[in-house]
Amino acid sequence: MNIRVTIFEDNKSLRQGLQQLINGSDGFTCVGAFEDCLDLIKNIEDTKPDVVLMDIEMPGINGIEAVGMLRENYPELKVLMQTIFEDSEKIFNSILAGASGYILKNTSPSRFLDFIRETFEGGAPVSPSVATKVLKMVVQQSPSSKLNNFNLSEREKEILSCLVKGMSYKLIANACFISIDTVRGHIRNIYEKLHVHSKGEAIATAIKGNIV
Amino acid sequence: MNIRVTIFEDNKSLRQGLQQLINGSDGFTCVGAFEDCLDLIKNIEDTKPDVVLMDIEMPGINGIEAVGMLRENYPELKVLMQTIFEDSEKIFNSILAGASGYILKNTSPSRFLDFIRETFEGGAPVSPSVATKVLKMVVQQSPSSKLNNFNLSEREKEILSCLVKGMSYKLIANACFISIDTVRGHIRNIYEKLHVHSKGEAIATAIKGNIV
DNA sequence: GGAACAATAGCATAAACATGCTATTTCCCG
DNA sequence: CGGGAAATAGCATGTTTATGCTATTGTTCC
Repeated sequence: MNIRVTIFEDNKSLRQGLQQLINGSDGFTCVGAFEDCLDLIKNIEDTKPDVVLMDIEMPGINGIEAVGMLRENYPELKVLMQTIFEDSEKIFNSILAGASGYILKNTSPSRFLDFIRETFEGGAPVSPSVATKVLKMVVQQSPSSKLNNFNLSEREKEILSCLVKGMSYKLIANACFISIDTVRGHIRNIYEKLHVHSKGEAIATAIKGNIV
Repeated sequence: MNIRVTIFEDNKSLRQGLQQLINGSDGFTCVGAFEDCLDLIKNIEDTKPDVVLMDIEMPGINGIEAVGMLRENYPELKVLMQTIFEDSEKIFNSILAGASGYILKNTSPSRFLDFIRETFEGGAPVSPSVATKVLKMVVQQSPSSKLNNFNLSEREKEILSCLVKGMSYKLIANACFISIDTVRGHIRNIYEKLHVHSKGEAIATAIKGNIV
């Protein structure tokens, strides 16, 4: 059974080239090739593809908007984004919009078919240079940016976690087997180290600073 | 000029197989193959590789610890992680530790050499099935995961943001040009919608649920 | 052996908060 | 036009929190 591919690509020669490549390869059929996404849903209904090959830079509805629309209507449909730019923002937005993979247009034909197959099989083909940017995003967004230690002692971190869970002084005292006045004492010190003056601020600082 | 590759892999036959594959291919030289990372730094000093191929599962020092050590001492060195598992946590930790790429051991020999070359060229080869997990991480960590609306009205969200900033009722009343009793009223409703009973819980829920 | 600090504990008081109830205005929907 | 939701406002009361001060014990470090 061939993998059914529908192409959205505004550049005519590229579009025809891709179509020929796909149709000329065992295991693949190009069931549609369109120059814009104006009739996106209708085109998909008509061609019923397994994998959509979506150019990002297109007049009218761009590829990122299009993948969002597809994701809403066909949650399971695979969409492989294709672009000439390694633009972090576009990559990021494509991923958020629900793209299955993201490859560059300078990909060789044989790798290209591999990518389509991998997309069909549920993988997420990502060009290595694109992956570099994606990995950086992960690192940046990750909690490992926890250079904020605030010099809290172990006990203080424990108390702070309790605060974050929404516990009252009384509950914390019970949970930690100490008196409520000791809880007060610890929280006093925590406030000083965190430079805050209320439970709310402490919790916000704790969560945002990844202390807990 | 050949790409110099050093291998760390505890499985003897796999290690020798990789070594043969690399040495038998144009453009590549395996300058070292070790079964553990006990002499990691010395091994690197001795072999001066362009790309390190690092197994994740190893006795003694594991691959993730090793890549962290390499990253500290040789920030520019490329390290390609190799594993049999598609374990999200391992992938994530490897990326954070500074791995250049992450591929599975079931990779075909020809793709394998491509991956090493791409790593050398500064790309980040990631196996498609691994990339699927990485992309999910990006989506999850991104602020757009705010599917948790809790049905808060605009005004309520506004008040909640103030709470998260650590403001008191009095301050909020001033900032929003309403009376403190109205603030109370809103917060009352917010608590109900969020199913919480204190400022602290509300703040924690708000931040963790990406409401603000 | 003493300084420094973490953890423990207590007391007092003012401020902030949680929650009970009620009430008016505005705006949108059927 | 009536019903309902949202925003506004008020009041009362009990609970929780913030912060002032002090003090004991056990560790660690020089």
